[in-house]
Amino acid sequence: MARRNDHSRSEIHQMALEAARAIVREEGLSGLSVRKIATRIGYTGGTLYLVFRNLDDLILQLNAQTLEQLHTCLVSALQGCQGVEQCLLALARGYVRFAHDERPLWDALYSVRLAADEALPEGYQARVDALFGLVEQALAPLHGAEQRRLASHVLWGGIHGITRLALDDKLDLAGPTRPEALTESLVVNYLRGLAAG
Amino acid sequence: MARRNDHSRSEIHQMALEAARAIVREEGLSGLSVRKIATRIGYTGGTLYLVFRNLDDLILQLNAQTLEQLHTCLVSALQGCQGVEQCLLALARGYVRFAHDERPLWDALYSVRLAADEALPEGYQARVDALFGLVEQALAPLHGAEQRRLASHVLWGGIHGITRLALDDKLDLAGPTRPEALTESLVVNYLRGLAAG
DNA sequence: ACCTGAACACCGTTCAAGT
DNA sequence: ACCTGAACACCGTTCAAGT
Repeated sequence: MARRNDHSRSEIHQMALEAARAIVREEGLSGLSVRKIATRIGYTGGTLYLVFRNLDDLILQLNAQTLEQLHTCLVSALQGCQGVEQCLLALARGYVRFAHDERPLWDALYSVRLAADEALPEGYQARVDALFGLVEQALAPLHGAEQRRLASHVLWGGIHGITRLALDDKLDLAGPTRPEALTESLVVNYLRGLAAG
Repeated sequence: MARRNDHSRSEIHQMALEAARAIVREEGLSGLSVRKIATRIGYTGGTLYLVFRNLDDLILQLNAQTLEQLHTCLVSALQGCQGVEQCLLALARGYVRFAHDERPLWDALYSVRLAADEALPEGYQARVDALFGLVEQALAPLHGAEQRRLASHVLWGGIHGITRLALDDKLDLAGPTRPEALTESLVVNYLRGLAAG
């Protein structure tokens, strides 16, 4: 049996990503499988290989959508902020909140370790750059472009790492160290250090 | 066929972890499997379930060893350092170097997402605490114990996140932003910020 | 008592064959 | 042309049965 032609390639592509997103939200990335996605959209596993290179490719494209979603969240978190510190605190809070609210999707973001010869999907790096761009923009009043770039990487990496540790419960459970308090300490003191430098 | 009794339980335990470590080093965590470990130590998959709860448990115990290895590296990185900043820079460099040199083992460290009802293996949390302890010690000259604890989490999380981003090549490949430069910026400016607070 | 190995319920991926 | 579904080579995990 074959030849249904109910949907175009790009429709199947979109349906698959939607199904994958739902599965990851419900069962986590480890609950995701080609067969499950296929069943969910009324096709067979083989069909997905007409549209994606493999499962990792599919996950990376899901991640690209997640990065866009995160971008939207951060933009809205920036609404009405004034000054470098306030804007960076807003970004940090937005990041922590997103990681918390969309835990499985956020986990998936850092789960694909692609081989050296494999390239990222089209537009993926652009979405990463857009996120760093938000931080660089918030840092706009700072002196050099080089310093802004460096600082944006330090802050983004720092906020990410703190969130990871906090959500993994690797930190001491005893202490009242919510990730927001940690990222605030990072932002406030790092900026003060830069200013004092 | 059965009943070989060539090795005690604890010998099998140790041999399995050793084999797992070798496989992860050679093929990465995704190359690790119960069957591979078993073959490598001359037993059958089923035997491993007499010694470990499941594969995740085995990986967590491998991670506990890796944390100890990391602790040793960081202690030796601290040799001869003087002053808060110098010691923290030494720790950061040690961490980055370890992640780089033992990439697959370091990746494995953050790969197990254990369910809410599952507990960490015995002694695991103690090893995590020992690592934070190194940072807190380096921060000893700082005022309050509370502030030291907070700062140690911020710095550890920050250094981890920066390393993650850098080794994942998520950062702009164009820029000359080696992780060492980023962690140095973090440590120097965060400390200056604390001092200026 | 100790360990095996077959069995179960899954995987990702490929591709000849059916409509 | 489009999609299937069987096949391949793997998984983690369990447990009756063999020595």
